[in-house]
Amino acid sequence: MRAEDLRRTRTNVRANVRNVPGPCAHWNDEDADFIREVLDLVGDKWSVLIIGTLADHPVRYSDLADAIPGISQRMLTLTLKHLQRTGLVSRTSYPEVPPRVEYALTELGRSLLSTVLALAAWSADHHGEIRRHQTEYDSADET
Amino acid sequence: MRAEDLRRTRTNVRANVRNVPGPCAHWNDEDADFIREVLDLVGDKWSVLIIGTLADHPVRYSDLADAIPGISQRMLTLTLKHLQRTGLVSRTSYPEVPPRVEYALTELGRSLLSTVLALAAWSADHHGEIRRHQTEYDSADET
DNA sequence: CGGTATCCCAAGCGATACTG
DNA sequence: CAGTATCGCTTGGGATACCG
Repeated sequence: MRAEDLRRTRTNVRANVRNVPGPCAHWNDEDADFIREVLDLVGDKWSVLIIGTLADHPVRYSDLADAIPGISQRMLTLTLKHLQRTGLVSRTSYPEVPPRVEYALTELGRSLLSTVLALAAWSADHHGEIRRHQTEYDSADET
Repeated sequence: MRAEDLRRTRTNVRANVRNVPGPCAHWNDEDADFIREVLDLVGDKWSVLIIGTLADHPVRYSDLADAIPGISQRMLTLTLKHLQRTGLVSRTSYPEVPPRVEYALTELGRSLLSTVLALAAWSADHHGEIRRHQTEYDSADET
């Protein structure tokens, strides 16, 4: 795959948010751009799972595949490349037979992990409340 | 729109992550489910922008549309409904002419906002570093 | 073992037109 | 003003087969 392809995905989406008023109280439009980039990276189907799996120690490709059931080879490779390009994950290949490749969180990746853990904590904390609201909302219009 | 439709989207995706070993060091599979639900909700194109815009005070529908340039009516309505169903946003309609509808963050929504702000801060802090990694990565294979 | 390449369906989302 | 309905493009991502 070309680097060009990797650049196209997830990046040029924000083009249409540029050069506009900027109404949010907590961040300006440029900040909004940044956070959207991070959300695009981390908000996808597999990134967080991979980051979580790499949290404590390097993991090799096939072990990642086993550790994250349901992921396809395609998405594992693709997501790893995105994370690598962003500098969150490092790739080390050992010239052995059979070949061995290990992925690990970089310092940057670890710093993001702590933020993600905060989100995970929020999720766990308020999961029950969210469920309540959902069922309430759903039952409202079926009556 | 039926509640059924709202339930289908973003929810049943996690079906294939169920009942599996659970390899992550920082959360079990159930937690992973929760965080994926939150990421599905917040990781989309407009949710964070809306939450940020509602941060300080209630905003009416048309003002939201103006404040978030580029958003379509369809996505504004749809995203608001999702946020409302989750209990992050409240909707109040005033029976006047012309009609007025105000959206506001709930207590739950405010609690999420602080977590999101942490992510925004991380994004702003490490944006430069991320850019560096990206250009480095991209220039690597064009040589 | 650690990937790539291709095919294809479904979800996400914008544009446009219409309504109470 | 505050939505809803429909259409059609574009992206995400699974399945499968193949390669160094």
